[in-house]
Amino acid sequence: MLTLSGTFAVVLRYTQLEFNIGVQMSLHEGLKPQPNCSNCPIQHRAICAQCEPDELRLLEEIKYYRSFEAGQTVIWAGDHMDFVASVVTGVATLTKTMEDGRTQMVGLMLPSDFVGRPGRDTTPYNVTAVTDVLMCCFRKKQFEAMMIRTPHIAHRLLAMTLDELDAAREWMLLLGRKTAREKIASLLAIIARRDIGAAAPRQGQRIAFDLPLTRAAMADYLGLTIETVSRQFTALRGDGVIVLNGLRRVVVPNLDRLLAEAGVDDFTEARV
Amino acid sequence: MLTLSGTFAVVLRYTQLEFNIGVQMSLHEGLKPQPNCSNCPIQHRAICAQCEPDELRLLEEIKYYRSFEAGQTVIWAGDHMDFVASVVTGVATLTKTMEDGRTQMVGLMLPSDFVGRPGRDTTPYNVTAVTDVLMCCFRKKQFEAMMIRTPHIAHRLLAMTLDELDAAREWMLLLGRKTAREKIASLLAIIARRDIGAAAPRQGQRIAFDLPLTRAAMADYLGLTIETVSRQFTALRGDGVIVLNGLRRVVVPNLDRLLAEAGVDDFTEARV
DNA sequence: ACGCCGCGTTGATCTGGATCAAGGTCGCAG
DNA sequence: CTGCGACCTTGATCCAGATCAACGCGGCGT
Repeated sequence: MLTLSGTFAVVLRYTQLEFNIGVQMSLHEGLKPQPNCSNCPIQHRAICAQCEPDELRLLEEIKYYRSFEAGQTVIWAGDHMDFVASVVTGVATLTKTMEDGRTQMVGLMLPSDFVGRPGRDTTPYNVTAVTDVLMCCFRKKQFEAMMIRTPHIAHRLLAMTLDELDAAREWMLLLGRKTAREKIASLLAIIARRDIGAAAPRQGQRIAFDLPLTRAAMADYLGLTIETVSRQFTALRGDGVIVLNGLRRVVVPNLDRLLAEAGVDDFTEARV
Repeated sequence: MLTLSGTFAVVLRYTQLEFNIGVQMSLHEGLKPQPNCSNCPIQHRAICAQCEPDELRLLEEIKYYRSFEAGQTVIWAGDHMDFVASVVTGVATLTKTMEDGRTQMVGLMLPSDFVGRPGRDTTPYNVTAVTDVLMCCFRKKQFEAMMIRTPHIAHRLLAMTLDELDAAREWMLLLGRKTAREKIASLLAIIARRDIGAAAPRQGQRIAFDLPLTRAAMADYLGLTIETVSRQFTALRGDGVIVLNGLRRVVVPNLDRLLAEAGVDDFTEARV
């Protein structure tokens, strides 16, 4: 089935829905098939998190799923975008590219993050699936109408946008003022923080996680070249700040050490 | 009167209001004294822009003005912030600072921009007045209550926050991937765009404006040192891209040339 | 008038990260 | 098995921008 889905975006018909979601969930989360919101993995953090049951039913009626394969472009900068969506599973990126090809990642979208902008019909950045991605989509028109009627959605979107703005500003400090080593350490701290989730970090905590990004994607995130990313990984490994199992598996023996290397004094800063 | 206001924040009493606003307005905008919203210079772009007359009356009741002198800190990162505010006149900055003193500007607040975040009681960045600044303030509690009752405010805040997020992402491309020369040219384009306002730029347009920032502030904006900023100004002047009259006055003989130097293909990108 | 201070410029030198150039490893198709 | 392509690492060299240092200018307080 996965091989059948081809290279291009596949809008799932309802008849395909349960099966496809089953596939996606087992790939990414090991969850059961579920075309309804009540057992959605992101229901408590997504745009719909604060909706009342009746609001949720309205949303459920107009939602549809789309899946994207790793590497696939969801939408190009400047293109018409007639939907908004929540990332359900997988990782997507927002990137900006200059005419000569220099590119900068400007958003890393993880499960529950919201893609798209009500009130505008073109995107100013490329949206790309980094891993296989499942998105919960709403036609923009319908979503905008919902927003006016259900203040909980507008309110939640405001809170999420403000959080993203704070994260973007933290990211600006990283891009403008941090060294390559601090950038890598900061990125690892951000990913580590996501893996810990809400759990309060303990002194000298040990953490392990898989990198969802290639070296090239990390370079685009951090405003570096892949060579520099690679060298800094080697250096951090040599200094015992991290242990690498294969290319993607990272073990952080001492979180405090990593945070010190990142030039971060407050772990809660490290939001994606 | 100005000299009487001292080094610290002055909360204007209503009796002082008319006179102080008169002073501020004449300094920055040459407008008449005006303690009411109906002839406020930012009424069409600020947080209150979409309010109905009755909503505006409610806002007017709870608003108060504060003025800050150039160089004065409005609030420090981490401090308790019990108000939100619109910049009425002047320029303020948001900056982040690392322990060792490296600092990065993360926001440039111009008239009509909104400072503060409903639903959070500490700021993650320093807010500083760059010029003399007049702010239209609301107690956070009261403002949050208003937001729930008057959807126009929440709606406007969402739109403004989304715009700021887009601007932050444009800024991230600048910080991560642009050369020093492109950074300076981009900054000039941003300021030029603000001065043009809504007017559509014409081919090869000539533009002149005053820089609201010192070399140091520009360096913090762009992730550079002051020496590099200075050298790039000299270089752009030498190449005829700009003409400098004194330190602050900039003339751009050909806007298209400047935009080309900025590595910007779409002038509308250049939002602050 | 004087000296000081904030701000900006310019020159000399250094260096972190980019660039250019090989290779290495792994998975997969033929 | 072999070859190929995607991804990563490592080395050599270069250079844009940082750093260190000196100086110019104008406003302001004494």
